[in-house]
Amino acid sequence: MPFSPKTENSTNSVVLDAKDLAILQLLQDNARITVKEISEKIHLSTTPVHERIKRMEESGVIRQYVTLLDAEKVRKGLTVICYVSLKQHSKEAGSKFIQSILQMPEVVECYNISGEFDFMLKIVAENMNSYYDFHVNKLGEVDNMGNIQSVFVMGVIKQTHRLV
Amino acid sequence: MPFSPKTENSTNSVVLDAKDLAILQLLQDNARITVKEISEKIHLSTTPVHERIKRMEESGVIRQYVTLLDAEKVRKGLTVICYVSLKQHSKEAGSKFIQSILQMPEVVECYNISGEFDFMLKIVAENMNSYYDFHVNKLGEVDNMGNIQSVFVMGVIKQTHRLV
DNA sequence: ACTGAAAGACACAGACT
DNA sequence: AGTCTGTGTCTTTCAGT
Repeated sequence: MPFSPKTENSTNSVVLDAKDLAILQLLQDNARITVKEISEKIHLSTTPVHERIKRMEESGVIRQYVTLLDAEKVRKGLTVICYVSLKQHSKEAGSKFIQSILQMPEVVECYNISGEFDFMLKIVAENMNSYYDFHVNKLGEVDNMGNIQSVFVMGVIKQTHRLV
Repeated sequence: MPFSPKTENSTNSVVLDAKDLAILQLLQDNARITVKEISEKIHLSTTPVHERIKRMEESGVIRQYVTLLDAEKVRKGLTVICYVSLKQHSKEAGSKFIQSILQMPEVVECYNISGEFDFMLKIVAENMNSYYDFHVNKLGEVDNMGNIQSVFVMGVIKQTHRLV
């Protein structure tokens, strides 16, 4: 053996074999699939499947089992991508901005990005009126807020969570 | 909405009472929560909880139960937001572009957007080298491709799927 | 719509190869 | 690392309120 395959930093990489990947692929598409069903599909008994899932949960490869809702049907049919820049870029100013964002249920995603803006936000709202209200009265009122630019999502072409 | 695959002809609004919402809130955070556990938390027996979940699955309010993986740990640590515009904007040209995008596992999200670009894509890759390869050899080679602009995600501030 | 009970299916642990 | 087997728990259905 030229080198040991298990010398990686434990927090950033985990060794996954073909069976682990097969399990993950099934789980990604259906978090409620039974261990029994997985074991039949990958031709194993339930015990090793169960153990592998437990191991991947504990190592953090499996982050969370979530339920996705239909945005339209729960009255969140409008998605807006929002770019914001801050006036001040100190560590403290950034932290305060992040705290505000974390408390806003309309903001479903927020990334620190490269380029002329500091953050990219994904906002969900019921309609244009409620988004406008959010934009002006909540986002626009955040301390230290610089420029805000909105891009409206007109159609969803693809949306997946499959990473492997 | 020239490229938006509007397929649903069913009702866009579904009546949900407080108990339905309570169930959805628990399921959104944990798709593997048991019916028994939900029934205890909202002070109901298992039967009505089970029936309500079934009803919301059938009406499409509940879209999918998915498992989220740790991107770093499955070697997909780089996220890039990518804006593309097409040279031609005919229906056929748009459809061909969409078909290409749907077949690329690196593209995890794609939206038709307002503004100077036509689409926004979210790309996951192992590192900058593999992203560069994707950008040049796959995305750049798509038929009818106009401008491409990449914005790199430097940090994840917030990521949730809670719509209600 | 809900409760309670009951059958069948499943998760999970143990003994073993 | 895997199979098999058993026990306790859960899902799911049904009768009754």
